[in-house]
Amino acid sequence: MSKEERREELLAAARRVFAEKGFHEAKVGDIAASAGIAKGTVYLYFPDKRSLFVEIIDSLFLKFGAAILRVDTDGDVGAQIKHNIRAILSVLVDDPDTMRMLFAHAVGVDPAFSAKIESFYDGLKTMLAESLKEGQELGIVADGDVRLYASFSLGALKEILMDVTTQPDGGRSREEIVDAVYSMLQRGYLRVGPSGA
Amino acid sequence: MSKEERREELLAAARRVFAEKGFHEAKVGDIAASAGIAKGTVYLYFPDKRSLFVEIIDSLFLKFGAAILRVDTDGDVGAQIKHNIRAILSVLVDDPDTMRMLFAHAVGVDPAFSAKIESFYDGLKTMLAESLKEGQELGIVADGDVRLYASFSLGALKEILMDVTTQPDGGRSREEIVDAVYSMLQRGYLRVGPSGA
Amino acid sequence: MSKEERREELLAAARRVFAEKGFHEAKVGDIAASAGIAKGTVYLYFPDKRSLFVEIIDSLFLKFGAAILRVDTDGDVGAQIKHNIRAILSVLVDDPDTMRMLFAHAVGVDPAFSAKIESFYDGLKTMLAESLKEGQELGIVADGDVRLYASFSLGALKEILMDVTTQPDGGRSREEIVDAVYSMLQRGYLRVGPSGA
Amino acid sequence: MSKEERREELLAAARRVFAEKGFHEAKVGDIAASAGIAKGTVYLYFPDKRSLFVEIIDSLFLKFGAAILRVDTDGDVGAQIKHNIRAILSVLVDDPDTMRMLFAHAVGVDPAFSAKIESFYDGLKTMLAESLKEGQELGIVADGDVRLYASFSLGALKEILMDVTTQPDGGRSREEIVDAVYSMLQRGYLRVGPSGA
DNA sequence: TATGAATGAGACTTCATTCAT
DNA sequence: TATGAATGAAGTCTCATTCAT
Repeated sequence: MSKEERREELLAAARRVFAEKGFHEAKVGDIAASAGIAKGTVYLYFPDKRSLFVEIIDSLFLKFGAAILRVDTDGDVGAQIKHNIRAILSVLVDDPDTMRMLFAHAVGVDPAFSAKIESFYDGLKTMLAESLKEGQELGIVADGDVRLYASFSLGALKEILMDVTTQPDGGRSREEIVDAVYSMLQRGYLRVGPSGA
Repeated sequence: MSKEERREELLAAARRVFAEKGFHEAKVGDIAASAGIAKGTVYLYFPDKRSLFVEIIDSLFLKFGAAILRVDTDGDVGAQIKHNIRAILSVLVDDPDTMRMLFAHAVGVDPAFSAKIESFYDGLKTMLAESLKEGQELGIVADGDVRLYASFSLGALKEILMDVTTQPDGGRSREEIVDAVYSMLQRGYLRVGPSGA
Repeated sequence: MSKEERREELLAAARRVFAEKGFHEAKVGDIAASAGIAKGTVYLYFPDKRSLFVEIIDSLFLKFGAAILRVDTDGDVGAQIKHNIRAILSVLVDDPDTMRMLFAHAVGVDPAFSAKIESFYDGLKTMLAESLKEGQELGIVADGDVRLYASFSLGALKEILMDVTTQPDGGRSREEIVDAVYSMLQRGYLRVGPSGA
Repeated sequence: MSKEERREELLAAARRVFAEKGFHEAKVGDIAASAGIAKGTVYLYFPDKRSLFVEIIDSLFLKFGAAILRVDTDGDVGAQIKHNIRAILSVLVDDPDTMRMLFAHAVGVDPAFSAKIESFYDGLKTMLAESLKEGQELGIVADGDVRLYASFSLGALKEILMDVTTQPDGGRSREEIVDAVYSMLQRGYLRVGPSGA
């Protein structure tokens, strides 16, 4: 096995163990065992336990960055939004362990670490909010607090993704999910009257 | 200070410290110091550190249970839904430390613990999905996967609540939030055409 | 046993173990065992192993500083020099473990540490050289490189002290040693002709 | 490079690294890197790290043995003593790394090792003491404890040598040092009265 | 009941040494 | 012979929990 392969194997093992146990309960020995190597060998590839964790999260961030396209309002906006929803789903379906790590265990590792992840989400939210702002000017997004819309969308997506990864083949096809999410953003699902407002 | 008061004081201190540092970084000594007592004294009120954490989460669950009313479709459904959104917000605004604990640090403590929290969310989702199912039969909820709608709603709510607790007086009034959430459930926010479907 | 006593007991144990094994071979567990306490208890009194070492050395430095008197050339210089030789001997005879630590094991612990000790000796040497310089001006010290004289004296003293501590009651009375050292500084011991110069 | 050359190269590298870092801080990898070979290769030439250290010290001992001449009292004693002082200086000036190793880091490696070095110094001291004893009988060494004289001389020499190696070209010529040491042994440097005795 | 000193299991990490290539 | 990846024993330090006062 080449050095690079062993490194990848180790990252994969770390993903599995972190996903299952969280950062603190995952012992370096567990990761080594899961990769089929000795404890000390881990330190030939990574300087410490934390750096394994960081690298996994970072590479997911990169994948997201590459997968999500900026919406061009001259084209078919709906199709582009659907594309992005689909892209995010794909990244996660390819890598459910990392997904679980990120959603279930990433926060609370240590203050600096939480800050890193929170700033990632903040960045996402800001980006999304800006897009929505543009959308409002173009009349394709409803009036209202775009920041709130962004939180709303991000939270919804996170939760659904958690579902997807927990039950990897839970019956719902990927396209069904994309459609449902899109439709919800577009029309909500409550069919009751305004009730005040 | 009576035994019961001291116990409450201790729980409050634990909430503060857990919210700030997460379970693992919160040391028993920190909690004791924050409560103004000696470390050993903690063990006169709680058998171990974990039980402090569990009791805090449990009591939040109870509060939620008490605050959320089952929707009666004979009455004004929209108003009742808004009431529930408002109720959830209130519980959290009253107790932002616990909220942060739950959202930011609760998962990943240990497998058994994660399971407990996940089952709570699952319970919530199931309840919500059932309500939505009824709603579909009554024609007040759009067709589609109710489980997905439930995840969607729960995730959105979690994220927004996180925002609210992070910036307790971030300019948005509680009623504005309630209205925005309700409106989103009702009409979405995208004002673009169907795009496929 | 009071907290302060326990601390002293721990320092004494550390002195014993460091003197016997040197810094690296002395395990924290050895020191704890020698003090009759558990390993973890050490860390209630000292932040780490190194700080134990440092404190022992530092306190010896202080003792030296207090014991050695500046020579006043108006008085009986010889008596004062003898007093200082005697004072140094006394400090070490009182605390032979520290002495062994300092001479046998102190250097090489780590770069920063070696530097500290070397600077101590340097300080001593400089002080001594300055005194000797004054002495030359007063005609009570032979012409020549005072820095060399200082090294000479310090080295000789170190070696003799090592002897003394290794064989605590090796037959030589303290006063005999004082006299011998003094006489050597005063007259050398070779009774052969100049041989060149 | 022949086997023997590589072995020498390795010893030289070890000297450099040991001198700089001391035994414990010198990692086998550092030595290998300094010799420009792989870590595993070290073990083809030496059974373990300690044996490298031991061999370096041993070979210095041999050099000393070869360089120092037994004093023949029929000849010019002063000249012979000067010759020996000069010889010792030369060995060290030729090999300052080993010198630093010996004085600064050698002791404290482990009990067995310290014992070895101490016994070397003991041997030196005994040899020197015997010579001085003879000298007393011949009237060329002052009365008094010859063992003490030996310690005195050895310690002084060590300290001065340390100085010399620390500041390789610190301004003092080798011959100046030889003269100064000799003169100190012969006449001391204090020019004050007996003060007791 | 309250204290806080003491405990000791267990984690991470280092590095001399081994061994397959 | 040379390599350098792999090993695993062992060390330092942390901290939840216990216990004598």
